[in-house]
Amino acid sequence: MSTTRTADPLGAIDSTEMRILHALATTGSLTQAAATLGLSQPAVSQRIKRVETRLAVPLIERQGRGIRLTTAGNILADHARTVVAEIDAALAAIDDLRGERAGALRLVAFPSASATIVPAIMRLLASEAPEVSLQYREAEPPAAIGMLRDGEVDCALIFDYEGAAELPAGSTFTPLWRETVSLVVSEDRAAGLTSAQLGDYAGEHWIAGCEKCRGHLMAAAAECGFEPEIIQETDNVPAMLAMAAAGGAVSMVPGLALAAARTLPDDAVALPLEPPRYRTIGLVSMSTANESPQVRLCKRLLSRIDGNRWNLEAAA
Amino acid sequence: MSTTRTADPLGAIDSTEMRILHALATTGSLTQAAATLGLSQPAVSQRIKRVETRLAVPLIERQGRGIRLTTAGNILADHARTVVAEIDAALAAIDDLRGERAGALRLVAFPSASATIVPAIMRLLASEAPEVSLQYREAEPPAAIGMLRDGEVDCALIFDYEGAAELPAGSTFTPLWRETVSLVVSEDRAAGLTSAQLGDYAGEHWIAGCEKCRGHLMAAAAECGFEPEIIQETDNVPAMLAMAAAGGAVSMVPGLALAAARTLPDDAVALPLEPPRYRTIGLVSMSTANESPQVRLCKRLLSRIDGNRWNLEAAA
DNA sequence: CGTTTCTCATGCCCTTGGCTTATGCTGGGT
DNA sequence: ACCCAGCATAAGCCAAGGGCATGAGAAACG
Repeated sequence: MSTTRTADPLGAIDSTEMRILHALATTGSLTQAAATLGLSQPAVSQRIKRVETRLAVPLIERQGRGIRLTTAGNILADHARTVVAEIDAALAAIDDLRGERAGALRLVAFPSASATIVPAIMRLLASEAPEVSLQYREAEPPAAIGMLRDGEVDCALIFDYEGAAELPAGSTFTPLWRETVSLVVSEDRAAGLTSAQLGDYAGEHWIAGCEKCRGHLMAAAAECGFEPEIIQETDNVPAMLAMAAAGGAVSMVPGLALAAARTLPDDAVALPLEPPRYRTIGLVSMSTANESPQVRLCKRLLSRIDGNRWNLEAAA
Repeated sequence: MSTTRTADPLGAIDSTEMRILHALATTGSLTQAAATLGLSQPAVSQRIKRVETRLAVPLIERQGRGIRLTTAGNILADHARTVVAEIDAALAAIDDLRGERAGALRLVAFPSASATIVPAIMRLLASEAPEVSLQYREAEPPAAIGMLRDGEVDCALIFDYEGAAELPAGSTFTPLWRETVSLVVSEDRAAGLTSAQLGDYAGEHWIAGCEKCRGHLMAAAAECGFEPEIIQETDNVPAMLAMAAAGGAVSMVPGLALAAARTLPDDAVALPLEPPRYRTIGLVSMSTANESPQVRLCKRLLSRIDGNRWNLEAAA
């Protein structure tokens, strides 16, 4: 003996109506409930009436010059307490997120940032938004962008040589700093020079870094009319530097990687290129109408980092 | 450092939007969510967009040709699960109430109904709506109406002599049966008669029942031009009957009260009045636009009770 | 590598829900 | 018997919100 099921749960009852029921149960009066909710008394009156016809059940009865809830009204009001509380909890959670009082900043960055920029972010995060946790992962730019695309991180700190980065649709690149690339050679090869022209080392053996860096090296060499003989590929900057110091090969190393290594081996020298070559460091994030709190926070933190200590100059 | 608090929780987020969030988390697609909710895809799209601007937080991001929820979106979706469940539970509870599969029928009736009509209601309730419990209280009509007015019961079964019942505003009286009033006298006083005229007993001592019945007796006697000498007032029908049987006094007793007593004492006789006097039995309930499930149920049960066994005739 | 297909975004129009103000009505309090 | 508090009703207005048609981007397919 099933009664006519309420057709569409969507329109059956509304959170506003739940709030009204709750207010009615609390105040016991249409007028006061209306005042509580910032509505006019007729608004509440009509609203309840409509719910009553929708549910085909009376919710309030007049009692004296006031009203009281019927059994059905009390049932709804009971549930309304939970509903209202849950919605408010949700709003509070969102508010906390937006106010950077909760949540996690999921960040991916490239290796040489791990020892420089990322620790700086951590420090700032601890003071600026101590209740936001940092979930950090390290990856080279292409993989980092993939993680961003797949929603595994909120933003990706990448580097890029000549605007060659392939960004996924719907993402935004925010340039942060520009750094110069140096040539690291053994002391004797430097011969007291304070800068280097790439072509001078055309005949040397080369050590290449990650894939992007290798690509940059190849492109740079091609511009100078030679094809470098790459004898080693490694992400390991200290190893690269040690090899260069040993004189077995030369390497093209961005400033940040040098900074990450803290000190050069005694017998190695970093020579700025002449003409200089630049690497851009920036943040990639998904572009949404309202910037997500995490991205906003990340950008704010980054904007407060002074890149000078790693010889980074602010980007345009 | 509190961010701009969301102004009005009322308009901040809506149960429909919670449903949408939930559907999005479940299906992972605007199109499927829309289908689930019986909406068009643009409707869902726009709605989410509006919530995003209201909360100033992105909730979804495009991923490939689909979408995914952001952190904020997931937070809301989590809470949405609870909200949706609670609202559906509320609707189900209302539906059960309306479908008479839950709740309680709070009834008050007058004493002589307690042994007659009310047990019949109980039996019918057990077969018709076994999941509805009966909360029964006994009270004379005036008190019963007070309880109804105060919302302590859903409906009140009362009797009434001459439409003299004072109903509270907003209540409805539904007449059910009409019964005759008899004079109970000792066998020797009856002298073999099969009916009685009130005036014949003007000089007797009288026993009056409850206040309403006493009022009726006074009114009836006044019509016959005498004022009865009332020596006893009691609600206790067997006692009244026993006293009448003993010959100490006569009593005016409605049929239902006689039926409630099951049998008359051997030496007492019940004489129908000539001309007959009637008492009406009916149900009082609060009048609401949609009749409450409890009242509806009660009326349905009462309509299925055959009053003949207590010499009740159906009311107009 | 183009083409198809799936999915989401946008613009337009229309409906109606829902709020406000003004006013009537009823029950209590004095 | 009066007045006041509280709810109901009426009229009117605005915009939220939905559908349809269409555009645009990304994946899948040949």
